[in-house]
Amino acid sequence: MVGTPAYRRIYEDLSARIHAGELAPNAQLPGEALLAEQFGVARMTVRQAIGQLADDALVVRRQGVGTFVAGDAAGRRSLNRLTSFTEDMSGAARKVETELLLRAICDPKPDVAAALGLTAGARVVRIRRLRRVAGVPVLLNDSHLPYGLFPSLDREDLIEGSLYRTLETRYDTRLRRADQRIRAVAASRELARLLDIAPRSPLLRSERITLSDRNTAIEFARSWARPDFELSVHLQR
Amino acid sequence: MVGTPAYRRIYEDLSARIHAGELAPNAQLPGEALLAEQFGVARMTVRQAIGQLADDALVVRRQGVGTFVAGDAAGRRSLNRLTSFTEDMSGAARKVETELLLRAICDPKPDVAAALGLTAGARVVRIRRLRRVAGVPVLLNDSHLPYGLFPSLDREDLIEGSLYRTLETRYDTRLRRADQRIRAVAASRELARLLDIAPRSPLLRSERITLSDRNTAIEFARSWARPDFELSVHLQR
DNA sequence: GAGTGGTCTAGACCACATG
DNA sequence: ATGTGGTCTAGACCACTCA
Repeated sequence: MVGTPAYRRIYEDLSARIHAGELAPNAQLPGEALLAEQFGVARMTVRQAIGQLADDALVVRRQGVGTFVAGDAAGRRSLNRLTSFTEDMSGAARKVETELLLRAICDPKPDVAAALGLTAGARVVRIRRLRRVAGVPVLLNDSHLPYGLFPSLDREDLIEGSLYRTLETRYDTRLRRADQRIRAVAASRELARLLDIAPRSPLLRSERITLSDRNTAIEFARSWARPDFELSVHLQR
Repeated sequence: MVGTPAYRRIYEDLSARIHAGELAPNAQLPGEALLAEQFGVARMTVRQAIGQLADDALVVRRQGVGTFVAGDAAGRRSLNRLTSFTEDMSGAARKVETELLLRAICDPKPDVAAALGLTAGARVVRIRRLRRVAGVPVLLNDSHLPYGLFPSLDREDLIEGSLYRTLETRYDTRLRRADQRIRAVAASRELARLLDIAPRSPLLRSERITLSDRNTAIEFARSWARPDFELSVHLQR
């Protein structure tokens, strides 16, 4: 044990082999007993790793038959995982760019303060970014973070444009989970201009509250995605 | 054991207690050791149940502290669970109605046939329904199912308007998982009329492929939701 | 019948938060 | 120091699929 649990290492290992193509779509994984032997752990530990791969829809389990790489697992990222936009887009050959539109300390609007559970008078760092993929603007992201938790975020550059990587690296803040609400809205003139589409075009709007390890709200983010941007969800049972 | 696994019964039990308000938001659950004793199972079995509640975002676990009912668990359903619209809306006091617009056997378009993995010439049962909540039309659903699997579905009425319940009850088909893709689109004239909104209003469009136990595609469904309809997702790690 | 995943046990030790 | 959840073991038996 080196800090990261065994099941996590196994998950990463298998996940990497799937994304690398070593385990091709529809290929059968080694049996759980064999994997347990190979990794030198108990079968329950292997099952914990494979269970997460199944949650991601990267593999499909069939009782009495085996576990198989999902048919569409090729370029796809894990579903229902809390990942940064940067991570989401990596693996694809497309180039991701981030344009920083705003970085400032603000007094939050009441809805933002409520979402973050801030006390009266607490301020937020607001970071507004436009994400481009292969030169096309696809997503406008407007994040609000408690200034008290990240007191120098307004003066630092983000690591490779990634807010989440910056939080983990510089503030030792491990992201744990997020609740996200999604709806369709019409593009305002400003959004239309930024995303290079016609005003009143349909957009996918998300509102996300991100929580840390310690279960404290770290970020409230609104984002708007171009109509050709798709969001995938995996549902079970 | 009576067919349903112990962890499932524990999951249902706790889930019901949360929805009934017996376990109020932010209340602490009994410790895992105590629950194991109460249910007469090993602690690992209790953990399996609680793990699913955490996936649902119905409870939050905090190491060293305890497990707590989510603050917003009140009227909310489990997130990321494959549930029917009918189930989603139950629990709320609002009345759900279903208007059957179309039920017919059709030759599927190529994209539908591909999504269902049908052989050439195979036909589908198409079921188009408008769902109303408290009298307001909120969702148009257009489902396609392999006619070969459900040969009498075009002649039978749905049980309480619920397709999923009908499949489970009359065809002994247990739904297992679904992959869903979501995007924003502009309302056509027909959709606008059905959903009682202005043409070109932004809509949330979902495309869902539902798979059974045996991992065969059971349904390809497109649905369009009014702009005030929100979709919630829970992301982890 | 052989092999697979699904469920379950009765322990153990660790990491963490709190009093 | 105590109690919590997090990880892990080394088995066991069951349910299922397929040859």
